[in-house]
Amino acid sequence: MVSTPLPYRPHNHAACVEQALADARRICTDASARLTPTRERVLELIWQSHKPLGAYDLLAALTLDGHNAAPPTVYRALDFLQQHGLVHRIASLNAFTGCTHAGDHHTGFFLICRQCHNVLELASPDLDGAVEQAAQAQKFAVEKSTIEIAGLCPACQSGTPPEGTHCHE
Amino acid sequence: MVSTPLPYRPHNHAACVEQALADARRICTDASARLTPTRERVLELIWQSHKPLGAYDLLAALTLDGHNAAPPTVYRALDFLQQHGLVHRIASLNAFTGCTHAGDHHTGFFLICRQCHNVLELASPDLDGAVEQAAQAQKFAVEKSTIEIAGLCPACQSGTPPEGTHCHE
DNA sequence: ATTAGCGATGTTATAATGTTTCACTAATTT
DNA sequence: AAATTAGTGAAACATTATAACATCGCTAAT
Repeated sequence: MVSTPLPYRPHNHAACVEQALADARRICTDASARLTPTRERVLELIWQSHKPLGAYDLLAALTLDGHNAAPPTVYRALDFLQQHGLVHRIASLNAFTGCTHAGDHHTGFFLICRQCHNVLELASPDLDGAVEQAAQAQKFAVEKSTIEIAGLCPACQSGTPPEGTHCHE
Repeated sequence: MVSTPLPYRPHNHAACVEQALADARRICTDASARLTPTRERVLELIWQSHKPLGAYDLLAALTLDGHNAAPPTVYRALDFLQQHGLVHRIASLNAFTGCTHAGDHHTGFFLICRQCHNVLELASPDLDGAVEQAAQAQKFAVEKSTIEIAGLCPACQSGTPPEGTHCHE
């Protein structure tokens, strides 16, 4: 079983961002964590882009907002959002993406198109199991998994850049 | 099936480095690629450390050699070594480690101890299969996999830091 | 109400990592 | 030997991330 292929389908992105923010508010309330304006704005910016954003992209966006932000502002917000499972860091890109399974326990993994830079987060119990099994064979205690698969998404394989299939180029 | 648990066992590390270099020379010869002194030295430095080394660690080591090196020297050598499957980049650490399956076709994955920083490279057909299957379900063409598992190695779980079980702290 | 405590933020500076560019040299091919 | 190509040296620069310390604002307990 695998999650829904979000970025490859046209959809009402504004609604999907709003849904993500609503989920985040609920998750933070439940955890007695404070989703402050800066944190919420960073999460919103990340969700508005289907492509992973770098910390300095976020910083620039905050500056456009009129927010007089410095790097620590962004990194602190990102730390918070990561700790609460609301965003993932894509290590191979030095960039951040909204978690499409926020709230679930999961080890996300990512299909990253090297051409259009869209990222699809999947969750696969089979994959989790294979990782856990291989680790156990070494008596290794898994804490955190980073699984990043680079390649070509369906649209880019067919030569058609995925124009119009999502909200942001 | 899973590869041998290299860093967790005592062994003659000088010999294991020499073996890696010999393999590398053969692989490069077969590929008509030039394992120049700088490249070979970088590979040797990486192998001498069982822990992943950063580019600037390597740069410092080259400088100690008397080599008047700048960052591009190191990055170029690392690019070459990666292209020929002799080293892997661990994206979550911004560091590089010797490939223990050089020459094989494989998608390596890594167990990274957050305490002692040892890294164990494994190869698991089951895991490869699960990745490929999940990707195919999305019609995604996999080119490169980065699978990095952070946690605690057996020695660090037991409270015993892995002293003496390998050559380098 | 006052204030101690604490989480969050602002601010400045700096560290760590990675790239571009261009000039030059060594090796390989023709 | 000349032409071509791969590799290197060197300086500058770009990007990503953190350290350190001051301040603000809320809460909660006296």
